[in-house]
Amino acid sequence: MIDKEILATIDVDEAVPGKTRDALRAAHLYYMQDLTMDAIAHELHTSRSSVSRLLSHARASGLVEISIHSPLDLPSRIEHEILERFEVQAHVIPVPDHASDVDRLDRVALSAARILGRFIDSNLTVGLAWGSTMGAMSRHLVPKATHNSEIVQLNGAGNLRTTGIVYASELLRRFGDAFGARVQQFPVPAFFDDPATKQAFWRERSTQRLLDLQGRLDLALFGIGSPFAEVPSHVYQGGYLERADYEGLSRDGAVGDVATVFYRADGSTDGIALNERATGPDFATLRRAPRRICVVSGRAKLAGLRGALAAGLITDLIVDEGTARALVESPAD
Amino acid sequence: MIDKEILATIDVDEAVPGKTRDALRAAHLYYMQDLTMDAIAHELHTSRSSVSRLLSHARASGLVEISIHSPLDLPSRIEHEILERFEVQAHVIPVPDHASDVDRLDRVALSAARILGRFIDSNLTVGLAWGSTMGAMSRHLVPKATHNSEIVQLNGAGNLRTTGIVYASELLRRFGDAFGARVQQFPVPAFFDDPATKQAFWRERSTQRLLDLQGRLDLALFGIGSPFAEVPSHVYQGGYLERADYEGLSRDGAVGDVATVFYRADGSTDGIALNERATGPDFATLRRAPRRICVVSGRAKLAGLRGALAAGLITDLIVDEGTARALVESPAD
DNA sequence: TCCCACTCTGCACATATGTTCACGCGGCTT
DNA sequence: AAGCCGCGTGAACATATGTGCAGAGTGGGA
Repeated sequence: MIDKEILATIDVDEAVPGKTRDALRAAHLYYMQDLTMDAIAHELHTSRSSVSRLLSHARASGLVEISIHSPLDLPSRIEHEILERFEVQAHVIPVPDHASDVDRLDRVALSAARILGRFIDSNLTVGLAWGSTMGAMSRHLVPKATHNSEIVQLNGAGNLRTTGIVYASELLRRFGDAFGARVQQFPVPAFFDDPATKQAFWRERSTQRLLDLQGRLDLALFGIGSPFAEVPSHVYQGGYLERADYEGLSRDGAVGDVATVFYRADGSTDGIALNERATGPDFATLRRAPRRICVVSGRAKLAGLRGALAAGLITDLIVDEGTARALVESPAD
Repeated sequence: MIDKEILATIDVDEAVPGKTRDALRAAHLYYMQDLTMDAIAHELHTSRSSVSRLLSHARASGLVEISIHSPLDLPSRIEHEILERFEVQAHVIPVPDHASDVDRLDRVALSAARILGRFIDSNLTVGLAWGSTMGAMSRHLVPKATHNSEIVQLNGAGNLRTTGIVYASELLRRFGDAFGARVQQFPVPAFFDDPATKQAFWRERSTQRLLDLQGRLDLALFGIGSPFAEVPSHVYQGGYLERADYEGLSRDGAVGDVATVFYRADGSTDGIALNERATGPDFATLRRAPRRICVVSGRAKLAGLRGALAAGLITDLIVDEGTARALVESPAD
């Protein structure tokens, strides 16, 4: 029995490289030598269909990397302006203005997932927020082999699974798989009902360990929550917050949240009652991460984005074109 | 009249970015967001055909870069073995064994041209040999913007233009255009008839200037000449060498040449008479370049390649699979 | 040992992409 | 002003690529 299992394991370990080798060779022939798939099929003694599939595999598994370089003398005006005004490196994703919010999110997430590979590397501790944006990204990650990296969940989440929102554990797993990283779950709700419970929980040693990791991030990755957006298709729908909570947020002047921590337009968080029950790291902690990537899509999140910029939470911004334009067209900082 | 010319120039300079911007956007949409060309055409308010052309342009002009990464745990056995035995970083190009020599050369040259971008950078002085291999490469270069680089011709060449061999000046120009580099021609024949003429020429100040540059290369790029190969479709066909020259080479034990300088199987060059009349740099000079890339295709060049390796001329080798295999299968160093 | 579940293959079809061609629009010359 | 390039366009066609499907092979479990 044990032998069988070992054999099976070996079998897989041997079989995969075989496929990978073929995929690699097919990729060379296709992308470097411009052969047609038909010709490659002939060289590999297989069918054209299989070559098509091999190439898909090669792309999906990161064997083939496609990158786009703007000529340095033509660096998108918008990205440049964002850098000037906010000291943030922007990646603007072209999306037509008439696209629906869902399309927009998907397209930004797809591009973001592909850009992400540039930031992830070995020996990194990566903090990951939980939300619809991260969920969408998780579906499109391009694998990249790293060693000794770790993905740390930044904020809690329930187990609901509404449209487009993925279990936190599933989300973590996808990121972990894609980068060969260990995964640190944070099994708490998004918001505690009672601040005292949170306090108590925070004193647990297992929680301490996680908080400690959160304090030593190399990279943080998060979206922006906008509680008052027209289409609040996120955490706020899941029944996490009640009418009274919204009213409280409104009264406190909150314009958005990062990993369940809310802030005002000027980036301040003090005195926002709900934060006492939130599970994400406070901003001082978050800002310790040297690189902090924010993915935003949709004008509805503009106010939230402005606040996060004011709070100095962001070092790299991935954003759709319309929102970027709106950001830059505002009167002043 | 002058005004018109200036206007025309400005016109071009303005027009090209417009196209480049579109190409860039199309590339984003296609390669990052996986839109179909049809959809892109719609977003760009143009026809699908034009999008197809824009994307071709984006690829050909280096806006889009496609690279292939072997998983680090699976680095082609052959490349690894070459690194072990010859201390040379190899790039093995897969080519089926039954391919004709012409195919093989083309495919190696195509791949080599695409790999070359990784080596070329700003502020480099690049030495370039002249021959059929370099000619084939010159047809497939992917542009890359650099500043303050310089391409220096390593060896002279006549003006003939046999099949597949390009004027030296044309070849230089293509490399120069592709990388935005200045070009230093070396207007001499491949071989002088009389060593004394060479000596005299070498004392000219203009020649001195060029030799000086050759002594300070950052990068050298060359193929291998094999005078006794079955298909000597190179310099040797152009009437540069006479029967007596071949006999002399044979007597002296030459197995190949790099930039018109001949060497024996052990890499030595001393006492090979023809070298007195050759125009390329001696090997001590060539070896001063910290990086020396050699492009080889075809088993016929195997002996020549071995000699060049023995002479320590090569730091990076781009070679077709069959030849690489033959190289490694030899009994010992 | 047999059978099920799984994966992989190649065929045939549906799409997507590349290329040819005829046309129309400036810009330049005469 | 007329006429002649040279370039860029989109329609139509020719190829190349992606995918659903049914069958073959394989390993694991009863």
